[in-house]
Amino acid sequence: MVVERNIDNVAILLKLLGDKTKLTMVKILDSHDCCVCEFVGIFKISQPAISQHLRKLKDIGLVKETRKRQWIFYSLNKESDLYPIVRSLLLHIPSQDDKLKELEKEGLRISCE
Amino acid sequence: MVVERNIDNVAILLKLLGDKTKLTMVKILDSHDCCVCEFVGIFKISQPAISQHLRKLKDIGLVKETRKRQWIFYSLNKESDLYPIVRSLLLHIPSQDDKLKELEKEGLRISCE
DNA sequence: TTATCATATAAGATATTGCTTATATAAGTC
DNA sequence: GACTTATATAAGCAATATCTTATATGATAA
Repeated sequence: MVVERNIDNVAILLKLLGDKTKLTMVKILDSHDCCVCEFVGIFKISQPAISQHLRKLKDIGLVKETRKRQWIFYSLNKESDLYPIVRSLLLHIPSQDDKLKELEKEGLRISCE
Repeated sequence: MVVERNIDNVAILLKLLGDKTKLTMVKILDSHDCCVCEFVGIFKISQPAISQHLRKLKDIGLVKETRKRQWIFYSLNKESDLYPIVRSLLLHIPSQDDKLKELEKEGLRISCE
């Protein structure tokens, strides 16, 4: 689904980002690609809940997925018409890298080369 | 209520702006103060619905009200910690001034000096 | 091929949101 | 003071969002 930047679609975008989990995901994805199981390690919700959040972000074209071996990595879709809005939004949000650091400490970070 | 700019509060802000009516209101307020009855003229919902939208925007400190004679005018609160985010967001949204023009045509615009 | 790991989908419970109607409050007008 | 206009609040309903558990799919490993 390709989304253009009229006010209706911006409202749809903001409604999604108005969820703390999705907003944090997007902030993290802005600096690092992540796979589903990493998000499961970060957020205190079930794996299906994580998948459902990611699906909604994918449905509006904001994220895309790439399979690498057994993992599916999610990344921001920089081609999206919504991407510029998201970028300017994220500038106002403090880094969430501590959550990735924490994950790394627990040995749950997946690096896949 | 004063709201600071941690990720939780940004999520709360975006959840509110993720509603088309509130987002349009805020876009309009960014260029013109408006009273409740003008919004009633613009949106196809009841007066209490309008009041409820405005109350939520007021609760997070994003708008403020000023009584002028029998009307209560709403305006963006530029002192809010959230205001810079909102400004940068609104840059990505097309002007909604046509709605005010329409209102004026119907003789429903309130100018109060 | 069977077991395991990573992810997605389905179904159902619960919470939240935005609307409506009814009513209250507050200011302006006669 | 009574009536009208502008706005707010309350209560209830319908739609939506997010979570959970159960299950399906798809890739890897033995």
